[in-house]
Amino acid sequence: MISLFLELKAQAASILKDAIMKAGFEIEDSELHFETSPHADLASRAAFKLAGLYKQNPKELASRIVSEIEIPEGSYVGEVAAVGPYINFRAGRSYLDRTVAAVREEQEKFGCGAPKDKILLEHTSANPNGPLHVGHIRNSILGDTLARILKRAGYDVEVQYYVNDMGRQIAVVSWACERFELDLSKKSDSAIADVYIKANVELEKNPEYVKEIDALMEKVEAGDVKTIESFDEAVSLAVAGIKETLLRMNVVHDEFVKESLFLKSGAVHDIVERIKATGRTKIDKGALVVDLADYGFEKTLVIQRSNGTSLYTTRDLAYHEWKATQADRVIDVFGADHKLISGQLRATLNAIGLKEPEVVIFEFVSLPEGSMSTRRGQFISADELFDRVTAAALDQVETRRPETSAEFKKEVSEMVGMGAVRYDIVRVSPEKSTVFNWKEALDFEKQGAPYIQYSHARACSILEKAREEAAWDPAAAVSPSLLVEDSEIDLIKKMAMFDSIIDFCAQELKPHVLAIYARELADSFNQFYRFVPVLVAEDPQVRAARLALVDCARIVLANALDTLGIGAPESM
RNA sequence: GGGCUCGUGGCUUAGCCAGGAUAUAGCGCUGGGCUUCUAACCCAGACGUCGGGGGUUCAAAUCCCUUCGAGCCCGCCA
Repeated sequence: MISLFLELKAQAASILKDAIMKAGFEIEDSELHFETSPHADLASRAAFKLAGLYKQNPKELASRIVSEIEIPEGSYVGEVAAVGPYINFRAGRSYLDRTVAAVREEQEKFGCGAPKDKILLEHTSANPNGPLHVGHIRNSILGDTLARILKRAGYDVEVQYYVNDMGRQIAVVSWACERFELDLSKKSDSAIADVYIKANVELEKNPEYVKEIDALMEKVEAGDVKTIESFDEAVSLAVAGIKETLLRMNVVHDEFVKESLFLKSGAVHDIVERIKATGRTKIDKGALVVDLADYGFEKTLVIQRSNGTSLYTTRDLAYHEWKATQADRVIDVFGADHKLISGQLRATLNAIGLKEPEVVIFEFVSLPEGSMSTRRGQFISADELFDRVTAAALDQVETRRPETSAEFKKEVSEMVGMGAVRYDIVRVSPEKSTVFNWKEALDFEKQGAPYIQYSHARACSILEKAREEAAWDPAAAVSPSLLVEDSEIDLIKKMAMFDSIIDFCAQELKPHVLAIYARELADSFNQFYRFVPVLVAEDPQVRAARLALVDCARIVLANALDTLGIGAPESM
C-alpha cells in the first residue's frame, strides 16, 4: 500500500495546485516546496516562489490562494490556512482514522514497501587478523541497519562479508601462527590478534623477515596447497570469533565470500586482461598500473605487483564484477580510509563497462590516544565493550526490578546493553568522526535505545493488564474517531510517518534518520501515557479505542526497533 | 604540499545536497511532579557570535569565496 504520509502530501499538492491555477497562476510540481514544520503537518512555501515570478507580495498571494482552496470529500487534508506567506495544511480525521486502521491491519508489516530490486550489500569485511573493535562495529551497525531498512522498504537484500584470506596481513598472521603459540583458551579471534601483534613487533625489529612474508604470498598465489591450508586455518579461527561477535550484535550476513575464490576461478586474471585491453595500463617500475587521470585521479592505480602477484584492489575488482552480475544494485559500506581507493575502484569498473557500487562512507572512531590499530594492539574490542555495557545494564535491572528471575535479568540486560550500543552508533550521521569514550558508552541516562525499549515495555504492560482483566480483544472493532486528545493525535501522526521515514532512509541510505524518528515516536507515546488514562478511562468505547492506540504504538515501536536491529522487551 | 570530510549552548547532536515562520534534541545545570496503566518517565527554566571574515539574495546554519582548527587519504598494505 502507498505510504500514508506521502499520500497526504500528494493530496495536498493536488489541492494546492488547483487553487494556484484558480487564482490565475502557474507552478511546477517541484516548486510547491512542501516541508514538515512545527506549525503544520505540511507547509508550502509556494507563495515565495510565485512572489518572485509574478512580482507580488507573498503574504497576499498566500491568502489569495488559500481563498481558492477546495478540499474534496474524503480527503486526508483536513484544513488549509495561510499564515503570513506560508500555506499550512493540517491532516484531517480520515487520515488519523486510516492510520490507526492500517497499523492494526498490517501489524509487523506496517511500514513495508512494495517489492523492489535485488540489492547486494557488503559491510564489515574486517581483516581476519583479530577481533572486531569499536571502529569496525560502526561499519557493522551502519551496514546491518541499512540492510534492515532496505528490506523493509521492499528490496530483496543479500548481505555479504568479504573475507581477506590471502593478503599481506594474512600472510603475517599465518607466519605468526607458525612462530608463536596460540592461546586457544581465549576466544579464537583474540588469540590470533595476540600472535599477529607479536609478529609485527618482530618484523619491525628484523626487517629481513619481510622476505619470508613475501615468499608466503607468492606461494599462495601460485596455489601451494600447504601454505593455503595454513592461511585457511588462521583465517577460520579469526572468522569464527568475528561471527560470534556479529551474532551478539544481531548483525546478520547471508554469505562470507573469500577473496581467494576470485584468484582460483581465474576471474582476477581475466579482469586484468580486460583492463589492459582498454589501453589505460602501463608498466611502472615493474608493476602494472592503470591510468585514471580522466576520472580525476592524479595517481595511477597499481593492479599487479612487480613480482606478478595480485593485490587486494585487483581481487576486489573481480569481486565487484561478480557482484554486478548478482544484483540490480551493489552497495558497499566502507570506512573513510577507503574513500580514495573506492573511487578508483569505481572508475576502473566504469572504464571496463561494469556496474559500479554505491559506496557509503563513514568517518573514523578513534581513541583519545589516537586512531585504532589491530597491528599495534591499540584498540578496544567489541567483545569488551559488549561485556561492560551489558554488565552496566544488569546493574540497572537489578536495582529497578529486584523481584524478577535471574534469567529475566540476563535477557533484559543483554537487550538493553546491546540496544544501547547499536543506537548510540547509528544515531550519529556517518560523516561525523567520533572519539570513543567509556563514560559515555556506559551511560544509560539519556534518550537512547533503553528509552525507546521502555516505551515499548510500557505499552505491553498496559495491554497485558487489559488482557488479565479479560476485557480486551485486540481484533475488536473500535472507533478511532474517539481519539481526540492532543497527545493522541500527535502520536497517530507520528506513527503515520513511519513508512515515509523508511522510504527516505532507503533512498538516501541514511539510517540515522530512522534512529531519530524512533526516539521521537517514543517521546509521543510517553506524552500520551502521561496525560491520557487508558485502563481507567470511564467510557468503555473510549477505553477500547485507546487500547487499540496503545496496541498500534506497541506495533510501530516494535517495527522501528526491529529495523534498527534492537530488541523490543515486553517488560524491563 | 594536494584531495576528501567535519566544525551548531559546558559536552554530544539534528537541520545543510533541494535558502524562508521563534535554530533540533539529549546529557549536564536550576526548579517541580510517583495514594493514578512500569519515574529507564513527565513538566518548567537558564544556557547559542550555527569556527572567523567576506560575498550572492527581499531572505543564509543552509549557496559561493577565503581563512583557521580537527580527522582521514595521497604504499607494489588492506
